[in-house]
Amino acid sequence: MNRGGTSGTGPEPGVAVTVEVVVLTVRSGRLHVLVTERSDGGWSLPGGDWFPGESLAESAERFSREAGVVLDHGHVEQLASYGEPGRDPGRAAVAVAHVAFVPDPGLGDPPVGGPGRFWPVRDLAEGYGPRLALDHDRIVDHAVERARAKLEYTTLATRFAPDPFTIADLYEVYRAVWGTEPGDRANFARKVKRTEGFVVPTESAPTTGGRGRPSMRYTAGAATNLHPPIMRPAPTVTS
Amino acid sequence: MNRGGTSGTGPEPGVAVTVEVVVLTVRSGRLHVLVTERSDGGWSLPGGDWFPGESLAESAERFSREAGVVLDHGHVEQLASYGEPGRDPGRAAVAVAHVAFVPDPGLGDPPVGGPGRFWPVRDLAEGYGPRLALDHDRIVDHAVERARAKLEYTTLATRFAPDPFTIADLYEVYRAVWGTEPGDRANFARKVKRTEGFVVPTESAPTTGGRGRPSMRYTAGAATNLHPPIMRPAPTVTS
DNA sequence: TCAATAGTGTCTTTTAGACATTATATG
DNA sequence: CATATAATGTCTAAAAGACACTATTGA
Repeated sequence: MNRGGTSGTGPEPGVAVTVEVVVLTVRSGRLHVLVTERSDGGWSLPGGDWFPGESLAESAERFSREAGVVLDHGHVEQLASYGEPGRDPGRAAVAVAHVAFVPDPGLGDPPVGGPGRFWPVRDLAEGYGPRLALDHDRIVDHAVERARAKLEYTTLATRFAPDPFTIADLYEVYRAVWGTEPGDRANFARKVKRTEGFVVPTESAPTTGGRGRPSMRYTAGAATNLHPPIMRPAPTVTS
Repeated sequence: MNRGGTSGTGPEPGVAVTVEVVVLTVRSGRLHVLVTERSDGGWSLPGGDWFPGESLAESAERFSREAGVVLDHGHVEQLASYGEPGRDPGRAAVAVAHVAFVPDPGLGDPPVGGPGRFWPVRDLAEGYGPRLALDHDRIVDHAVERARAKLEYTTLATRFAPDPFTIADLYEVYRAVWGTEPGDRANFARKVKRTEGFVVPTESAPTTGGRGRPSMRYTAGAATNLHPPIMRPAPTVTS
């Protein structure tokens, strides 16, 4: 076995390490993913060659920032690495993919202030939108599934929501990410408020913009995990 | 942004990609991890430089096999990649770590038929055992946490168990991996048997070796996810 | 006033948890 | 027989889910 280091046969020549990031947000009730246009006109996830001086997470944040989205108010975690032979024609490349949850930065519908664009995940999957490079479609699929699972047993849904948010905002996040109704709204609200540390009420008056009774505003609590989880409706059987 | 490929500035020189694998098993009611002795006398996780001709998972299986454990009857999944600057002195190296669940291959207490040894995870953590190279202690920590979480919402506990197994065997797996009692044995058995596709009874007569009523034997069912999950006792608060 | 949204109350069903009881083996 | 282990039954408490009701705004 060759453990490398400064001795041994040394590292394989020509192995590249890239970092990609799947930046997800909820806009207009639909899950969106950040895609960016490359210099050659193609589209891809934000990403590129890793610089060994930075950590992998820092690299993901850098590429997201270059595309126009700062991850300061969001959440970044590593997703998976991809090294199938032939996944990048012309070189041996391992892609370390990340996934990030951010609140909608706004700024109109397409633009985000950089070369990146938020695109509805469903449209991309159905072919309405740019075709992504390499295996980036598959990476997006994995990221979405990760997000769906994370919303079940963590409080990370708050990372998609605006800073003071309403229970209805949270409900919309779950609905957009899961692609299905997270059950009865009343029961949902009760579950959220019963889970200690999930949300904390703000002092600010329950302002309102539209119709109906004004809603209370909350901010994210200190809890990171949900005990018990908020499970999405079972996919028919246990499968 | 540099997406690399055959054009552009090309990959950074001197970037190494290694693959590591945390092979876990349950032996004598305790969670064990496979460690292997290197040529220089140090100990580490099975792993080494990645060969671009193979997939990352294949590489993990190869390194496990070289250490003495074939993963055919187990489960392998990717854990995470590690690229902190300075994690490998002398070179920039990204480690793609994997975690595997295997039934106890037996063959006595230490040996497994190769340079590898199964070591109790708790002993390693408390300093009773070899010191592992680089950041491998942290990788083991992450792998154990992954295993604990996976047992909650997947059927992968069966991958730790012998081929026909008893409900008591499964209970022991949960107890060893979680490091705590998974609740009442009777309720545990009911939960396992109610979850469709988790376990299927075997035709074979319920043979017995020791005292007491002989137990029924089961094999792994087709289900991969548990709906609802089998949750471990909450860590005090929701935190 | 009505319509729309937010929030609360309550009832039923399901599940989890504690614990007793029965079944079947060995010594 | 006593004892050990497996398996089942039962009761209670907690949670989930369905759904009615009240509260508060804008039109």
